[in-house]
Amino acid sequence: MKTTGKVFFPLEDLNRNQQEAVTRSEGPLLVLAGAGSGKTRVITYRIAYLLQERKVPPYAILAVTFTNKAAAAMRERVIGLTGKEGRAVWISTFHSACVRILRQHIEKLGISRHFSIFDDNDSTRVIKDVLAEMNIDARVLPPRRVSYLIGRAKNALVEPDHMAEQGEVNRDHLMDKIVQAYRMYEERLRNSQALDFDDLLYFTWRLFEEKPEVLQSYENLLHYILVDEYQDTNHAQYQIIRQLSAKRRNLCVVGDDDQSIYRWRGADITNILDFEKDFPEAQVVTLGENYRSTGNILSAASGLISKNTGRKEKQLLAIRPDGQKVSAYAGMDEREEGDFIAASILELIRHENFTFKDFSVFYRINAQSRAIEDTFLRMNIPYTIVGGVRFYDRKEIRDLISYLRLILNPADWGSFERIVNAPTRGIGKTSLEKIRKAGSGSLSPEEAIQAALKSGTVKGKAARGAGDLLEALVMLRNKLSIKIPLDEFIVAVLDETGYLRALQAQATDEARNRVENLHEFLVVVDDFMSSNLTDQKNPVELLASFLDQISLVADLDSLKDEGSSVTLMTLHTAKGLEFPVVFMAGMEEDLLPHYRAQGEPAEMEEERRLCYVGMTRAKERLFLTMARRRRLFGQYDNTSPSRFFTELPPENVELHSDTTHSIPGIADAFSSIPAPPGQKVAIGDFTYVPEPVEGEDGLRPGMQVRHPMFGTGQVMIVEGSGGDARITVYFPRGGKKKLIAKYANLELIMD
DNA sequence: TACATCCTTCTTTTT
DNA sequence: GAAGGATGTA
Repeated sequence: MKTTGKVFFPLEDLNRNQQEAVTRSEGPLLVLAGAGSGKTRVITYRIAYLLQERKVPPYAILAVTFTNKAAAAMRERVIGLTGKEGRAVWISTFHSACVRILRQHIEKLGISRHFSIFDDNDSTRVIKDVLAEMNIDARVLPPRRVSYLIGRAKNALVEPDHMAEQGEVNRDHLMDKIVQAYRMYEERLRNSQALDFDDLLYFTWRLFEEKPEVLQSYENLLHYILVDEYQDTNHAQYQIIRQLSAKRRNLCVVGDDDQSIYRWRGADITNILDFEKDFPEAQVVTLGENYRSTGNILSAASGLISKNTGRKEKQLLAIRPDGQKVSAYAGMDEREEGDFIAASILELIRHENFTFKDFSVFYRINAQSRAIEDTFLRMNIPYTIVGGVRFYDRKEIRDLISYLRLILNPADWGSFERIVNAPTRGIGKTSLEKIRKAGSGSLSPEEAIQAALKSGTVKGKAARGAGDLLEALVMLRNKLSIKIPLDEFIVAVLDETGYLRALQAQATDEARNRVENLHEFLVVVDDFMSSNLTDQKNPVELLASFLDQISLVADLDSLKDEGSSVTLMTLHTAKGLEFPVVFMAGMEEDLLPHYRAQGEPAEMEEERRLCYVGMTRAKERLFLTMARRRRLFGQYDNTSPSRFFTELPPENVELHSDTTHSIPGIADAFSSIPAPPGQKVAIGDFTYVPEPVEGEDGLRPGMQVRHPMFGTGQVMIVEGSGGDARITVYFPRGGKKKLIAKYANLELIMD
């Protein structure tokens, strides 16, 4: 691709509307990009177009997304289109962009530029603390609720003093308490020189509000702003975008109101619905052609979403042929549901040209993954879970991160309280309370320790432990002031604090596992070092940006394209992705839609959008599955089919032939009544074996065998090989049996 | 103060 | 059916 002549730019790759979205570079532009309409392509082409055709310098462009993965993908594609020029474009998540701005300017607001970033876990801890201090019973006012309300206020840019004016809180008889908790929470954060996630947005907005010269410097720099997933922006994000684009007004927002699924986190769907009101001169381009899904899948999804009222009326046009109908399946319980999903995957791999990485299973809540995992483990189906218990949430990782944060930000009480007795130093609840008192709410933790030691309130074992900790921290800060590689430094932290030694001394499986996780953390460090020009920054800055990076990772960011395995994730995580085959598990009332949405029309619409997002991820095949009873909280409850089943256009959906139960509103495509459960070997009810068992007469999953006592059956699992192999066989007359090959006396039935 | 054991609550969804 | 908190014991 060379820049000669006029028409070098590959506009011919795009349809007419896409071209318009790419080339209308000046003024506000709303791109309504339906599911699968080539949104990412439009955004990347638009950036490339600005650079190459409009000769916009790369540093004058800011593109914001919601996840690091989306940002990375965008950057990669822009670089692919434009070469190294694209590298200098500022492509980032909202939160990372704000951190970058704040690290540079926040001292103007009187907050240290080495501020810690508190994640939800840290914030909740502080809130619990505050509520305890206020003598409020957690049952009267649960910390989670307070945390939710504070977050909501911050997202709406509402300070404690004005919180009472917010409708919902106003009606709450505990309002005074909530407002007071908000104030105290803020006080604690400021005291710790810490910002929570919502603060990152809030303080950026405030910075721009209160320091116009800072805003101006960004306005002068950023001539073109692009926002992806605009339907999920909250009020704070919206205001920041407004501030930045007010002067140049070259703001392009891309999104789809039907895919707004973060209302609970403050996302304000009116941002996208009212864009034309906010920017009266805005142009609107609609991308209405779906290139991703087959006709049946798209029609089914469109039929569902048309039941929503608060949306822009639109119809997506299927470019692809009809394909197969959407399959609905109902099993007896979540185990049968999992078996069906596994069997279907193996079946599709055998008969059609799919591989494991073509499949994804979506569910509403993380707890659903266990049942599916169980089946996959049993059937040897390789899988990757995105999300769930996060690596960075493990105790040992959090402890280590707390040490690192405390080293950078000595005021960080949150981190201090986490590690003060990890490893155990004889500083229990009582001693910690004394140290806190000594700090009297204004000293740093280390100053407080010194005060407590001096006054003799802390003595004996606790005093020695506290002294050791002080010494280790001072020593580590010294180390960091000389030029030390980051990984070496982190090893030094584990060593000087005695953390690693204490774990090793425990010599339990759990402790060994924790040590292993710490090693894995060092791999993350190494990755970071090799992806950054390490020697350009001093160790302090490097550690700081490393911590920034890992505190802002999303679950989705861990998803790699490499390897071949089925992907398991929540519906929320699935936004923005696509897979040839999609299973949506747990299509039941109170799960999807979730029970918290019952009786809340706005929430119910969001559940419907969530279902829509899931369905529109599928390219070739879509399976909607449910279980008639499901174990939640360890006990079985009967379920009823999701209302969304009845909202699907009947002509695009059919009941799967393997279903063991019927679903109201879903037509049975097969006249025969399915065999009662337990009477038949489910289709594909065998297991995947990565390496076929060697040997001519080796038993393999799927083979028919005869047993002297149980009769004929089908081999499901083969573990090991030769005579010692342990095999699991399903006998219609005897059920599942585990046998040792050489004793079982099995006769192979050739077909 | 540390550790074990019991109990309770909890499950949406996440930058 | 786990994780965090409360309670009990050394």
